[in-house]
Amino acid sequence: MKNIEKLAFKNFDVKELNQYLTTKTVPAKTTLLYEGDIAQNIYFVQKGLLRLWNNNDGDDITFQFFFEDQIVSSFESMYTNQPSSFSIESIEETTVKVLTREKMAKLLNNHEELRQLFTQIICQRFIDYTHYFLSRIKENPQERYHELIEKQPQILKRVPQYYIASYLGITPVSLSRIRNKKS
Amino acid sequence: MKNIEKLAFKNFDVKELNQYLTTKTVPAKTTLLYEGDIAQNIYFVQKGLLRLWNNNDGDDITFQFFFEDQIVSSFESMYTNQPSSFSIESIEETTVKVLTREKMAKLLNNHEELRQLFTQIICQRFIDYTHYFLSRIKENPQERYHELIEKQPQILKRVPQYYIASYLGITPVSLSRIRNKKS
DNA sequence: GTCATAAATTAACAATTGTTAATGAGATAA
DNA sequence: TTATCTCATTAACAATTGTTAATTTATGAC
Repeated sequence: MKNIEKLAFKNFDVKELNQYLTTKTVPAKTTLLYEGDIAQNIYFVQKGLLRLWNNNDGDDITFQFFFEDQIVSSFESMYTNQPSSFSIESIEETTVKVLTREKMAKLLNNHEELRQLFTQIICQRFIDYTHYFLSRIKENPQERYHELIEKQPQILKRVPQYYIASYLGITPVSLSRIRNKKS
Repeated sequence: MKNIEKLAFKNFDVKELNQYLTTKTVPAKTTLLYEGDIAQNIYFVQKGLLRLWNNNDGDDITFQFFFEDQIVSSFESMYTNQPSSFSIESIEETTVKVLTREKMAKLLNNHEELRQLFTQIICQRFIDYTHYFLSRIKENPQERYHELIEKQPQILKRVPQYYIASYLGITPVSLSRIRNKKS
């Protein structure tokens, strides 16, 4: 996802882009998009940490964490104009640049290469999710935890354990058992 | 998915489309796309039944069944030119119309509305998968089985039970237990 | 530093599903 | 018809994870 954002800026006049962006800082545990709402913004994380999650009868299912330099939105909601299946929420105090739906529409109208980029981002998101879901189905919680340690150690450092448990699809109790199991 | 295909044909000269399509009939249990290969074709199911599946250490994970009038491909593989995470295989003897990558490229080049359609199909596929995965995570096998009976009874009629089990993410033994549980 | 709150750990127990293996039922070919 | 093969069912047992609740540890406010 990072590469795509770089691509976005590379082919693009930064000054023009900045005209379209506003900056917003929110404290921890602030919701930027509520599940069920139609996404109105795309966010570029400048500083802080967000998570994308779905409410399952009061239990969280966390799908993704977003750190500095990542692009965040419910792209499918943005694209289809349908209610989002996910909420977006800050974990730490977070500063984002905001691109509204309307301004994005303008940008896309004027720039064929951005239209392609937008499609590409959605496709990439699709592929990321497919891999996430496949991993969730194919590997057991212990394997997924160890994979997380290897591949995304920054998550372990900055994300509370109960969110990590919800990302792994298990309860905090179960995660604690895995962590303290000597193998 | 059906609606999208109708849309495809609606805005489109059927005779022109037919120039691009060839017809192919394969017996049951024939693989049209192998996991790991790069998708070269899009298939339009005329008659029969296909499934999209992923190999998990010898165990099948079935993601989707495709009946008459549905469009089948590994769109993400097609789009990204990367190896497919899924195989496509016939369950019954199946007749498909085939659109090759090259011919599709031609079509897309000449028709802006088809480019949009292609993007739309990929996005719709994305959204379908998201719902499938969410259901798989949020509901237990029994709930998913009863949902299948309600929403897609045609699957129960034409698909062997062990594929249904693999679609529900459980073993055939477990599915049999669910089926015969009096509740 | 102390207190209050939130998060993580641990233990006991329940529930669900997987595994293995034996049996039964249905389809197909000789 | 019989033999064979595949698929579905059933049972016994194992393994994993969830649930609840008590306890410990960590964090943040004052």
